[in-house]
Amino acid sequence: MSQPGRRRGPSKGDRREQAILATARELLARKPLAEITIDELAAGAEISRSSFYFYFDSKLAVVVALLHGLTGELMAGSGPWLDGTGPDEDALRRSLTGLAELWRSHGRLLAGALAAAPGCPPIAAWRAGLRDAHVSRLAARIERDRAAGLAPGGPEPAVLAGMIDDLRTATFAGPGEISDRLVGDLVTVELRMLYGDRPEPGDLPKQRSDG
Amino acid sequence: MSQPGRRRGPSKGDRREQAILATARELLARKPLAEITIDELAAGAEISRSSFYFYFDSKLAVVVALLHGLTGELMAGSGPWLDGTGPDEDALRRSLTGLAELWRSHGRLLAGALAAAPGCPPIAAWRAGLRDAHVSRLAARIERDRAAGLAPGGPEPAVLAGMIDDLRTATFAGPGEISDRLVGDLVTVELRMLYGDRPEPGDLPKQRSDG
DNA sequence: CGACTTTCTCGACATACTGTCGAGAAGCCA
DNA sequence: TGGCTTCTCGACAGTATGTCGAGAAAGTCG
Repeated sequence: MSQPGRRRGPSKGDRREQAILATARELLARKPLAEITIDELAAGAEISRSSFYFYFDSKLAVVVALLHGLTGELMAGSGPWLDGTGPDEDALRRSLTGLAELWRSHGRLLAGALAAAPGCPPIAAWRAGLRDAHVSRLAARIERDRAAGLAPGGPEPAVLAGMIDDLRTATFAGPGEISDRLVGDLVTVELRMLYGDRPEPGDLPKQRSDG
Repeated sequence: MSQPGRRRGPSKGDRREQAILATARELLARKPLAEITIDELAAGAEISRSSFYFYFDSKLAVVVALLHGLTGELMAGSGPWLDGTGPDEDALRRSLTGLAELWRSHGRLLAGALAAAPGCPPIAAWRAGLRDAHVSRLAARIERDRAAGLAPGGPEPAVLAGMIDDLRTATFAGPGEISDRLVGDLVTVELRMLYGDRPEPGDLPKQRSDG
């Protein structure tokens, strides 16, 4: 569509295209997206810089291609949690563990994409689509749980779901290791956001009557 | 320090410097940081592009200056909440309302700074300092509340505090209005993160002590 | 094979923005 | 007037992006 020139067919050019993508993945393992230039991408694929433009419109177009390759993986593993009901801690943990794994391997790509999104409509659209998909399924789950009396009321389901998605992204995109411990903490916190309601004031253990 | 050339003294040059900062504020009200060039900044202050460099080392140096002017405001208003104890909803709401106001007026600056931080040590340092200040105070508060039996256990206080800070930032930096409703939702969610535990712990024997 | 089309390549070029340098103007004070 | 600091800007160099058109390579069909 947006790539002019290329036609269908497995050919030499296809290998070049793959080489560019492979080079991008390779470089992203070593340094942030912003520090990668088209020269490097072209050099890695053993073509000239101008030839690069035959395959991709820009550096960001390469990112979009890599991102689309990740979409499936980003969705995977969360089904049991998103389609379930109630505070199913194990399902949530499994979902988050898979997501954490993905961030561990592709953190630079995802972080770079997130940073570039505001100025790059295709990336913004990809991100929005992914977020919406997650938010709408999670919001539906919240509604179900609330209707069943399993979860307390609160923010609009879609808003709460959005906050959870944002928290995940911020946590995984942050600096520092993505430890199993951190994933466990995220499980705890998300469950509180969804199910935890403050006990009634009278139920609070009153150590002090200060208020 | 990092600005060579300028010396102390209120002078014509100082007015230029202010004009550059004013122009930056003005432009940021209209478009994102990434779309602002040094040419525009210089033109707004009625000097040539080269003259700009007499006052600031780069566009990001201007951002840093604007940011430092905001530091106080970013801290202000959260004292009662951070230094208090227990689920003081009103104090939290007041703190968040102030923060929301700031994001409403300076959203582009803050969002731009956040996006530029990974590649700009001074901005990263500013952000880290601000975050640490908030996190350490909030973590201390969490410890106090836990010790007093007012809050349930969970993640390390500093981790939980970090998540709360991240959630705020993500929520305010996101697209869309920062409505009072949204602020209210954030109050609800933060309180749950801190104080909300699932009401009936024994009701859900999902977790085995299997190890 | 040879003519023809599609796929692919690259050098040359145009553009945008950043940052440096040094000559010198402008402002200030004695 | 001279002498100092502050300030200004044109000219230059560097780095990156993206375009264009000539033409080489590869595939196809007579």
